[in-house]
Amino acid sequence: MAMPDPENIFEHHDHRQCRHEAMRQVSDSCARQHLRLTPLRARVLEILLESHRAMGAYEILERLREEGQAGQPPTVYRALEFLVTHGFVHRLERLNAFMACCHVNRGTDKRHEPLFLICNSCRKVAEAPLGVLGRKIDRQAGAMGFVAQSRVVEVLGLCPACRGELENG
Amino acid sequence: MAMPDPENIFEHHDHRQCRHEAMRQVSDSCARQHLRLTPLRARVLEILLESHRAMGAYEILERLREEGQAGQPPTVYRALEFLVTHGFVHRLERLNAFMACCHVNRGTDKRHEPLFLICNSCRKVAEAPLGVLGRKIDRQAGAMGFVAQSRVVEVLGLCPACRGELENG
DNA sequence: TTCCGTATTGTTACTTTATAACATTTAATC
DNA sequence: GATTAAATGTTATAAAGTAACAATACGGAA
Ligand SMILES: [Zn+2]
Ligand SMILES: [Zn+2]
Ligand SMILES: [Zn+2]
Ligand SMILES: [Zn+2]
Repeated sequence: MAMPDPENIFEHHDHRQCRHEAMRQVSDSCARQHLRLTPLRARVLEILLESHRAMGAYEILERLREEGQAGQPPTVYRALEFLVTHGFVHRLERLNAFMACCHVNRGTDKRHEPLFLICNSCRKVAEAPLGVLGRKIDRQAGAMGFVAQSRVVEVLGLCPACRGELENG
Repeated sequence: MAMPDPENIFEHHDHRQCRHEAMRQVSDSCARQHLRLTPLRARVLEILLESHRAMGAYEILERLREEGQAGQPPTVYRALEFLVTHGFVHRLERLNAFMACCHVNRGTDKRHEPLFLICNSCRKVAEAPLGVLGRKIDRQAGAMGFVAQSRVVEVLGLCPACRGELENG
């Protein structure tokens, strides 16, 4: 029996703890960097942290409105811009949607570019370190005389649970 | 002096020939597969082949209208859907835009998933084979129990020409 | 504390990208 | 030529994102 990978959200984990730890790390990181995690920004992050799924900006907006908070699109987009800029939230290009960062070093690391695993069936999204792949991609680009500045790597497929459901009927 | 890479559109090449060859290959491929490359579909592909840049659907629509062709968004989106489905055109997720396929085996290959190099300065887009990187990405996904079905790999940066301009003023 | 400048949020209006639904035309098959 | 499916035309609308400016809250200097 392998140790659970703390970064693999497809494995069983205490998600309450997972969320709580994420908020704490982001909060600490903001304090260290003198960034203002305002109530609005914090609330948007909390909404994203409720699940390991990507949410559209308008979906988040809807949630804020239900809670009575004022809500026009720019409100949400600005909060998301802050969170994405500082690496606390990632944007998924393929989905035009956003997800909270799941990296164990979120906050200490500078903004990172992971590999995203997007389940076509349940819409869960996991984040894996790009690691050496990032450098290999840059090298491939460099072979054509291209200087890489940023990368988008998103894989669509089936998460373990959904794959299991298909196999077992 | 290295031989020019036939797939590297950042290098000097006879683009008239490049375009012509692409149309011929796509046309042949459609004939072999009993696909209908209608005048509209062919025209959309030609427009995309005029440059190695990505174009938005509405930009293409504008071009069609200038030529007197009827034009509403679904017209263009349907032509693009056909071209993308059969691998003659690629969609760039990061740009919400489309570009003609530049792969030398376009038409013979089944739909492929390349690595895209997007110049932040001049907006040119090159297509490189993902090659072994695709398998490495799948393996990284597999390590988390995920079954990869499709991949998005886009690199943003500076093409050789734009990098040169920056360096030389 | 009060004042001031800046960062954040509120608000209105709008742009860009994409699709649903149904009518009409075109083309392949019999 | 009639039948049927594929492709295109057309109208309307959804979904995603942003520009511009007003109002407010906040952090530091006086
Ligand atoms: Zn969790
Ligand atoms: Zn992350
Ligand atoms: Zn060319
Ligand atoms: Zn360039």
